[in-house]
Amino acid sequence: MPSPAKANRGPSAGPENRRALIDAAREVFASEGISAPLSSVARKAGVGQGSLYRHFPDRIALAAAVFEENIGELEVALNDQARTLDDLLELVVEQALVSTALIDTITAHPHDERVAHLGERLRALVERVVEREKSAGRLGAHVDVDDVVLAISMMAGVLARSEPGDRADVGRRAWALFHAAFSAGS
Amino acid sequence: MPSPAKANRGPSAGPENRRALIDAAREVFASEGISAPLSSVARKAGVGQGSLYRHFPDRIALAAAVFEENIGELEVALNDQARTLDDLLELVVEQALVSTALIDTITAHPHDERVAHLGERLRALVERVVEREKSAGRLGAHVDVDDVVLAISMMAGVLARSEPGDRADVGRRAWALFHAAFSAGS
DNA sequence: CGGGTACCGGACAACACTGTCCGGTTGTAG
DNA sequence: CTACAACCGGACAGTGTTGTCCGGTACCCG
Repeated sequence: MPSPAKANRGPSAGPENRRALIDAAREVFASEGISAPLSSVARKAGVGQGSLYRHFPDRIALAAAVFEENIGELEVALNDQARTLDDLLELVVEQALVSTALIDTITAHPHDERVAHLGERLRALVERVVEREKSAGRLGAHVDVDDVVLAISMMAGVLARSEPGDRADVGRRAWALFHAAFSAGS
Repeated sequence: MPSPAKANRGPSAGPENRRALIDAAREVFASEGISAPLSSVARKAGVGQGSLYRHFPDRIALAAAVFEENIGELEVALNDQARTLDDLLELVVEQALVSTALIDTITAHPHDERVAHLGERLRALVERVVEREKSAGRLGAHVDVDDVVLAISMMAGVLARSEPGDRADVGRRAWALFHAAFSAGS
């Protein structure tokens, strides 16, 4: 008896495993970073290694699925006209590790289609918010979207490297710095 | 004949191996980051694994030695009264991976004496430059040293994650951002 | 009710890195 | 010249991760 096996649902299994894997990956990546062992993702999902690799051939595939969802939620949240740049930053701070992971993955595999378009979506998202802030007069017309993206990237990075307890403080400090930069003459 | 062995110099060997290891580590860490396999450091140094671990019981010990030298050079370079904050930043850009490694190591092992005092030296160094810039009127009196350190940390991080070809560009952009921040009202 | 199919889970082989251990070599001292 | 001691290099065992492979199981269809 090599293994008893406990729950196979046959061909009609559907995408349940996929969902469980993505949910588990979101948690694991958010708490341990993008380099966390995939085996621990499978374990947390209550799924075998085989299923993990069947659904997601490699780490990037899994990460892309996670990012896809994250960005989707970000887009929904920021479609609300009342959301400001500060809200965006707040979301980034919350998801520091995942944000950094996304940026890292994009820069590490700039030619991988699965991930490249996510970068564009992210940029478009930032652009929308920036435009809104400009219209509202809360941001000078001289501010460049790419600078904001860079600022977010730097912030996410430093937050990811901070001790969790310091995150809030470091985030506030960094954001104040950028706030000053974006308010300045140029 | 398990191994021919080629060059043992006996008890009078002296610190040559240590030097070779540090030099190799500087190169390897600078090009592959702090997580590079120690075995490749030994190989590059032309030294056995045994010698590596005899001189440096663990990765931190080796890294600390490397940082020690790096900071020493930084101190020498910046003692020159003519050096500005821009010079400091330029040095950081050049040593992006090592700078990030230092910061990462300090935050990852804040209680390890071998590394903690390096953080203080670094901060003192920045403080000296900042004071000088303030006296020269090139920096507003309101600028906080810790903000500058944070800026350096963020810059080093984003540079480390950039593709080598983009480093110069990203560095310039980031520095412009911080420059604006430090010139701004607060 | 029996066969087929699609999918599942976990064992496992391959691989990479760390840190230890030991036989070997060289310089020195008697 | 011989004995000793310090130090060296690399083999190796231990450990953790990736990605594959295969026997097993549940659902569907005839």
